Amino acid sequence: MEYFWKTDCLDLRQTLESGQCFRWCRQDDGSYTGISGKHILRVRQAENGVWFTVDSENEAQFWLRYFDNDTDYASIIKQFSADRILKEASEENRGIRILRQEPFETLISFIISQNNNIPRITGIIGRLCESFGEKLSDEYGGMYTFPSAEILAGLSPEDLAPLRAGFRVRYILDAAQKVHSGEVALEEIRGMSCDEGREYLKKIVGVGDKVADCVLLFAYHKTEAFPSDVWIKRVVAEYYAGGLPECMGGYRGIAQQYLFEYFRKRTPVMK
DNA sequence: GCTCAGGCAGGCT
DNA sequence: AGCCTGCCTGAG
Repeated sequence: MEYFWKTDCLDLRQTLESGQCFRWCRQDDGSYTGISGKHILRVRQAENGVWFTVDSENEAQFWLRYFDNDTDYASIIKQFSADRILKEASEENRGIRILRQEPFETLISFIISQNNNIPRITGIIGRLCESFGEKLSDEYGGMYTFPSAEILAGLSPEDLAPLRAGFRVRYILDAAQKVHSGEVALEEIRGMSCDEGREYLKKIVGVGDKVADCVLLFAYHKTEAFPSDVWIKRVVAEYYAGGLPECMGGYRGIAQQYLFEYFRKRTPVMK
């Protein structure tokens, strides 16, 4: 069935190609296909919203939550207009949303992202899913689930060698083992503050401030998390050396996404 | 050959 | 607490 979601703050390209998710594929007709958990979606952009191709009303509800239907982006963007640069960055990228992704997938994905570039990250994650995930469908060239912590925890570095993830392999295995054993209980993070969650995630080898903040923001929707990567560090050093503007409030993470896109777009050497 | 990619660990002061 | 340096891998 087709389900129409009316929203003026979702641009699929801006959101799905922003580097917060790695499992969406742009089709020739401009639609996107993707998977989260065992849910598969085809979605296409319309003038004032998006069309979901789903099996049931329940599936539509799942995806509404994934795309963060409950957050009022228009009013956040209005709030951001008190800062000149942030105003321009958020208006230009007003179609970006912070997705609510599955925590384990997000954790492993951002461990893989370190000292790496987006095409390679996408490739490694794709091979990980095709090798160790569950094949759900042959549609769209085959859709595979993200492998569970249990499956990954039972693997050796040699098993993961074909991924070509390099030095990150031992981090992936450490994360899978700690999640599987319960030493890191991902669901408990929902009830934690940002600082608590960050320290908790850093028990995993290969997780530092940046990766932890990405997981807090992109999986748990903790919008106070402010992933500080090399790009944002430059932006902060140049424009916000005296501190982040007041108007960011508890939405620093959303501001970060707008600023990241804004400045990345303006930097010539980027693929 | 070289550098760089949305960092981090480990060792040093 | 803050500074180095090396790191798998592949593209430019």
